[in-house]
Amino acid sequence: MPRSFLVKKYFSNKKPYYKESHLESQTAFVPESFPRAELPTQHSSALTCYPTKPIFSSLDTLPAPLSPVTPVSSPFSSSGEEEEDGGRSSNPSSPDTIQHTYHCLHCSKRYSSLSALSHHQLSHCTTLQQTPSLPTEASARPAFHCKHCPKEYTSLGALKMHIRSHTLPCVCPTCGKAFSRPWLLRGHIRTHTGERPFACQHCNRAFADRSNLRAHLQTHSEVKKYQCGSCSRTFSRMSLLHKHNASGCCPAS
DNA sequence: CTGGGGAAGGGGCCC
DNA sequence: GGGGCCCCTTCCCCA
Repeated sequence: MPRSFLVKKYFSNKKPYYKESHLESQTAFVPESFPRAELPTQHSSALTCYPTKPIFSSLDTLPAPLSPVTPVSSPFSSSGEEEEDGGRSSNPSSPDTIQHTYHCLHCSKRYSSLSALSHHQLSHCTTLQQTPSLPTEASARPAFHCKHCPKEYTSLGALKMHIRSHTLPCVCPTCGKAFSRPWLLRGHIRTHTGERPFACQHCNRAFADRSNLRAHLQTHSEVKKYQCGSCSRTFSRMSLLHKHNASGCCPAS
């Protein structure tokens, strides 16, 4: 079953590309084999971006980054577009190679900065993907199609946001893992720093993620949030309820 | 096998 | 319109 109810349902027959196992299968995810980024060539325009502002105060406590990262010109806000495997997952551009030119995959134009290329490539996406399905019939709303998957959106903003899940422009400076949004990267970096800002008031546990704290709080509750419709048993997580149902407690449901 | 923790994903909302 | 944050959800792993 695909993670979540989102885009990847179209690929339910295979592992989602962003799965960590998939990422690790490509990179081993160990410092020695840390995926040095590729040159942004025509075959692999690994578009990556690094924080241009110190959003992670805890970065100062990072245990010796694997390599010093020179921030490139593209901030998080620069939602780029690239080839399918380009900057995806943990195969980002090497910070050591950022001085190279960036090629557009669609028209072979060259750009000296990542942000410029990202901006340019996005124009390809919006024009190429929107035009074929402009409303000509009953539909009064334009459809913005993602070129990477069958997903479509009714607004360009939504499409741009979605495209980030393909381009993964936010790269961890410590391990090189790529994420679609800055706050995802922020949460990931906590796995490096050990920062756990969300503390449980009932015990001494702390969590790096608020949602995980919320799930944990359920364990302190006698009556859990998720209840089986048949046996009235409650569970702290929906996934546990689903497991419970799948195990046969509620064959009718 | 079950429950819980950790990590990560996207949509929605607000500024 | 874009960015940040919140929320919900899922999957993997481990005890």
